[in-house]
Amino acid sequence: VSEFPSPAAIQAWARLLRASQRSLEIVEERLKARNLPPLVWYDVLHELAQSGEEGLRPYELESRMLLKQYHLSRLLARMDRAGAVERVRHARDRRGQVVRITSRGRELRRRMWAVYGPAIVRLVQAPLVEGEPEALARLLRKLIDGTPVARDTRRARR
Amino acid sequence: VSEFPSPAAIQAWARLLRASQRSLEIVEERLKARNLPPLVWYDVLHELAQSGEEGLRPYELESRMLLKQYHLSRLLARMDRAGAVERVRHARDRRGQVVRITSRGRELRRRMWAVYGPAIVRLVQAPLVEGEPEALARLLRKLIDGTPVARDTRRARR
DNA sequence: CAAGATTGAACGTTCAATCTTG
DNA sequence: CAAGATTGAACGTTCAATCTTG
Repeated sequence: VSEFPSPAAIQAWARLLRASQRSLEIVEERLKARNLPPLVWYDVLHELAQSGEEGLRPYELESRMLLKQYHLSRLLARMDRAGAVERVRHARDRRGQVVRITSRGRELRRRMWAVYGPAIVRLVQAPLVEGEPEALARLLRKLIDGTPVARDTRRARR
Repeated sequence: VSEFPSPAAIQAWARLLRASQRSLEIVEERLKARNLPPLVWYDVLHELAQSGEEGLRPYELESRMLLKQYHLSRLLARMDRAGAVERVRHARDRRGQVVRITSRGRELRRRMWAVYGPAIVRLVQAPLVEGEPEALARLLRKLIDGTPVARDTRRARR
């Protein structure tokens, strides 16, 4: 196997980037058109809604969503300001906090899904025929699994 | 068909986003580790290298790369400052300009490919077996083709 | 010191306004 | 006015430093 990719691999790569870039743009555009916040808010609200009353620690959200600590810190600050989440000091580990979805956050998530859901239908479901969503998911899974998690580069920078 | 997506469509969507997000992160990280610029520079340099001596108009780059006018304007300013491209007023249409790759830009592109190429091998080629890159490309093409170009929203904003 | 989290400053992106020429 | 392109200001992201508690 060469160090450089085959034409087929390059084509699959180019289309992976193009398909996700275009799809994301369309979803973000539709959310914005209804004065709704960016997609990343949906993911946070979704995780928090799943976690129920206990909420999640920021570092748990980080690992589930593959976000950087500082990124999430600022994102949660914005969501807090908007009343979509609430943050309380953790009772035992006082370095940390617990993040919970608010009722306003649940409502926001509902309104976002009303835009997001139909967009997924149009972008993924409609262009494919029976069995193809499963086939696509299976191939993408190989890429995800075949790709070790990005190594922590902090050590290298120091 | 429901207005809301099937579980299989949601799973394919989630993995599409995750696979591209993770892959992009890894590529950007590797470029940065060698003090090379972001991936978007590679795409610009690639298009310009293809276009040869004539170069390209910024609006041609825009449509090929699906970038916004203002985004490209600032990107080209940075690339110009780095000596990777040169911009000259268009001879006939004096509103516009022509962008060309420089020899420094060609050299930069070569060094980027030395990182980018092997990353594509690892991220796309290595995890798949014979025939699968083609199958993946075929499915992704359906998504791209099934997704009309993002409409121009300028009218709606005015 | 490590883990959990935040923050100032630098940088990149986006919006809306603006500029120049056709 | 339209097309091609840029830009000030607002906003979001990133790096590196910092803060607090275990």
